Amino acid sequence: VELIERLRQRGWRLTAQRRVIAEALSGPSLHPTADEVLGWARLALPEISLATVYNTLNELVEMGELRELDGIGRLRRYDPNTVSAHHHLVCTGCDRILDVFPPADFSSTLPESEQHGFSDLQADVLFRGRCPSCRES
Amino acid sequence: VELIERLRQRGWRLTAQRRVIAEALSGPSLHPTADEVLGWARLALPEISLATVYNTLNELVEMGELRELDGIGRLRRYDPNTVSAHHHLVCTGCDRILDVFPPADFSSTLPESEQHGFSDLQADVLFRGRCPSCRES
DNA sequence: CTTATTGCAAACCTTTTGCAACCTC
DNA sequence: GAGGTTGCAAAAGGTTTGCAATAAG
Repeated sequence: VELIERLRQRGWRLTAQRRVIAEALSGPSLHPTADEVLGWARLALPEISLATVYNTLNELVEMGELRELDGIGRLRRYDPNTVSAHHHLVCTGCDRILDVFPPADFSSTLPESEQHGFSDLQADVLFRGRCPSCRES
Repeated sequence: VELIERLRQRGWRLTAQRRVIAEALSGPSLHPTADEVLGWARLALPEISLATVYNTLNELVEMGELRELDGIGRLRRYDPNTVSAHHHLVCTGCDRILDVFPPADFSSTLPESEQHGFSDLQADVLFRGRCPSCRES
């Protein structure tokens, strides 16, 4: 797919394992754990190991092709969408994760007086709330 | 101190360990790891164990007297300030953490069209940037 | 006294790592 | 063929838990 194209152009050695992992990450709005990636990858390549999944995910993070998400449940999750700026909305009941696209750049909402001289400000926002189906039960 | 007062009023059994942990959490703008809490607690009570620190921190979190902070480095941190609404500014160079107090409630900045029917919205914001001393080096 | 809490050690989980075999280029 | 990559298994953290001993109310 598209991610794989970019990786090849970076001179990545393309193995079956890496292709399968990249494909597992290519769905829309995914935020999988390493274990979930392993599960999906195994559908296509049963011999793949968890160590390879971790190694590959870490390489993708270092390349900037994948974003680590912490603070949602206690497992680390990975966000393959590094293209469009977005934040996350998490249900406190069922841990469902949705991408949300705020109208403005959050990093500019921090007043100068609260910036403490920091530069290159970025903002990660985690919205928490109760989703419609969890509100019923 | 103040936290201990609240805990006593909740009918908490007040042991030396719990008092020492509560005191360790009573500084201004702290965001310690469990291990740091253990270190400070040991200054006053050398026999205290890490298991007790974890047990106590978890109880405080359940009571709502302590907030878990994930996503800053890879260790879980705890924020004793549950009183005044604030967010965090983290240096990407040295992991220093500062409290910041935005002017508005962030949870209201998510447009209705992006709320996906969620209710009781809350927002945790993590600002990342480069602090003045890290910019020099 | 009764019951909750502690400390120890072991168990647990997720993530990382060493290394021989293997595969891509 | 050379060197990066994989899988296995073990190690490495950080956090949780079972249980007997202890201490608070």
